[in-house]
Amino acid sequence: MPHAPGSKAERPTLRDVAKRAAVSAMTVTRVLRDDPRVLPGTRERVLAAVAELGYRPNAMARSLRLGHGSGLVGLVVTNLANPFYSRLALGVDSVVAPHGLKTVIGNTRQDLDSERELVADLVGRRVDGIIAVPAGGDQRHLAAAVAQGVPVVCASRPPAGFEADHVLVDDFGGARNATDRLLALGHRRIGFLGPPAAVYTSTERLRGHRAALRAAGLPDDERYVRQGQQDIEQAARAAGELLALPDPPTALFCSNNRNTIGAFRAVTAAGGDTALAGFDDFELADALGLPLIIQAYDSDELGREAGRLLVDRMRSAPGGGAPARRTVLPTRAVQYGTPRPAPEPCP
Amino acid sequence: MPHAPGSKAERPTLRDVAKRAAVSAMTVTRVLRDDPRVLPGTRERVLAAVAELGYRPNAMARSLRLGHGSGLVGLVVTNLANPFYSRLALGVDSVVAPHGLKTVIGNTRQDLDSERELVADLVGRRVDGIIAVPAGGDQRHLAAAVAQGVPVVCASRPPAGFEADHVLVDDFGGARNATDRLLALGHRRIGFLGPPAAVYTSTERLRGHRAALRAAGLPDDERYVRQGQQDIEQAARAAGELLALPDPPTALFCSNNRNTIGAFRAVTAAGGDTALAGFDDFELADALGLPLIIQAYDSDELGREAGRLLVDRMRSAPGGGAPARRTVLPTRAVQYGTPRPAPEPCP
DNA sequence: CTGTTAGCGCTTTCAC
DNA sequence: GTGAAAGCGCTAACAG
Repeated sequence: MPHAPGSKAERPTLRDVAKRAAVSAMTVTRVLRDDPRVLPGTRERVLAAVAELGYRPNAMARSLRLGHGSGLVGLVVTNLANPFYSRLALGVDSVVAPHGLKTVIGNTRQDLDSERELVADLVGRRVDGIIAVPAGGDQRHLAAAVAQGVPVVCASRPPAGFEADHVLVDDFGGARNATDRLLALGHRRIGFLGPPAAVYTSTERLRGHRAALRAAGLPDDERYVRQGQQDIEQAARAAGELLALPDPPTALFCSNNRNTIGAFRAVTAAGGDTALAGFDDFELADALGLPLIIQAYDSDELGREAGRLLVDRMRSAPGGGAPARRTVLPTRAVQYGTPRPAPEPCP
Repeated sequence: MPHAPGSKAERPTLRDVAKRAAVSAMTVTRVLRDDPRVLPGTRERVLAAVAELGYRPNAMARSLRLGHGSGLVGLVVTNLANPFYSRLALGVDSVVAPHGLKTVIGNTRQDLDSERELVADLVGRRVDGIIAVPAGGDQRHLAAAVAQGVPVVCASRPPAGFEADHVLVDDFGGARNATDRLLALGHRRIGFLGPPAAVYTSTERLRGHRAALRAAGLPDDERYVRQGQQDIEQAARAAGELLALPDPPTALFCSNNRNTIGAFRAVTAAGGDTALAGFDDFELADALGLPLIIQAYDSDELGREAGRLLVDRMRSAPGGGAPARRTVLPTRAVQYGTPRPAPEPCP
């Protein structure tokens, strides 16, 4: 069915359908909403008109009239290129889609201004809820969204300065466990690599790491801690620096997969036998030909749980009734390859 | 529904702001749209009221009144968990976001029904455009969207049965080049692994592979072709089958990264020295300790270009003026490790 | 400079 | 069983 060029390219409206079926707009609505009290004959005619015109109800107009949201869920993440976040997105979508909700992605590139703008835009679009991985400590824009009545769920990092449902990973416990495993292998000088301290997960994981060291009666040597690496190159450089210390660590604990991969590169390049442990599993981690202790967790599930919390919240009192809920996902340790013990077992 | 006294959960509207600032609704609009002809004093009052109420204009109502779309771009992909698609999504978003457009993701899980439903939903939401990686040969739902006046851009696969802008990768050329490289190493029995034949890219790449074989005067042995593998496990199994043939291939060409990784697993497990070539680059491809020829291309750029085509199209005649455009992205060959020549150079 | 009127596409309410 | 009127929140087009 070709369109006559130059004719009105306007999309058909309810009225167009009504006119074509020789009924009123109301009747068309009724047919579309499966109202039982329409004569079969009328229904037929209406459906025929709908098909002929290729009519699609305007969801915006409908939402406006009905007074509810747009049927959208805003997803605010820092970097969709990281498989971690795309998994999260997928998890969210898999839960909210069955409820007729679509997911709008917002990539903030770790930029707080972008995040603010994005959240304001989402609120303006009347999203039914927001799932966010807050980039920084300043979350007033999220607090504002909550104040405006938009349900917010924080994923991977907790809300700061306001109440909201959130899903976290057991960052502290997982990190402590990873470092404990290195300690059990006899390592006594263990380096730490991670993204900037402003990133909640990194700080928590560093806390866990330090707790393990302290429990083992080891000093907390600042020289072995490198925070701030956002990508693989930076991580490799930082790891290289640690390995070049006069008294280099015999093992490294990396608080996210970017840093683990960077450390892997540095260790490989140095040709040494530094042991590696990391947080976040990643594809091909088992194929690197280097032993690796990984604290893994299900990032899909992180998204799904965030989606569940959001849907629950949307359904309950819009006035923000129930108290905020928190879910903490466990991690599990995975050992790839044969563990590397410390080079010289302490006497 | 009892109305809670004092705590009206309703979001403030333009009128609320107007009332509070003691002006008319129109004036508030003008202030918000930066109309120069409002008295500074009035503007102040209005802005104050806006701030006090935390007012956010309702984008849906605005779009409805203005008669234009929702400011959304629909992105239809088969599997966001594949880094390829998340990169694509990121590329799209990076281009459309600066135009004030948000990206709505639609994950179809390779299901044609989901795709149909999704596209219909997006059209109903009055998205300003759709970027799709069509799952199958039946694309009538996309054709319908185009007929309704929604600009559609196909990414990675061409439109079938209708006209639309699209961005492709040089599947044929890249595949032929990869197989040529294996041939140059002396390989004469080369296996092919890929996703189902219904996937356009796979079929094109198989064509390229066969063209290279034919040009080298080699037979096109069906036993060496395995199509249908969607994930790494299936690919590993298929690769294992090829390697177990009485006269096994000495090299494998894999038409996407899932199959390359699967083949890598199988070759490693078999302990043989089968040579590998693949389409699509992937993280850590260089760290597998196995030589690998990869036809790489920029999946971000694929998304960006799709975004550009879409934005261009949206700006030009809404009546579908200009003829459909096509962009083909080049691939480049990357060699990881030292090439593996064929075991016994033909005499 | 500011206000009034009308209506985007849809649906609720109340007639017929 | 069906229709007419009114209005969701916003803004173009005209007053004033």
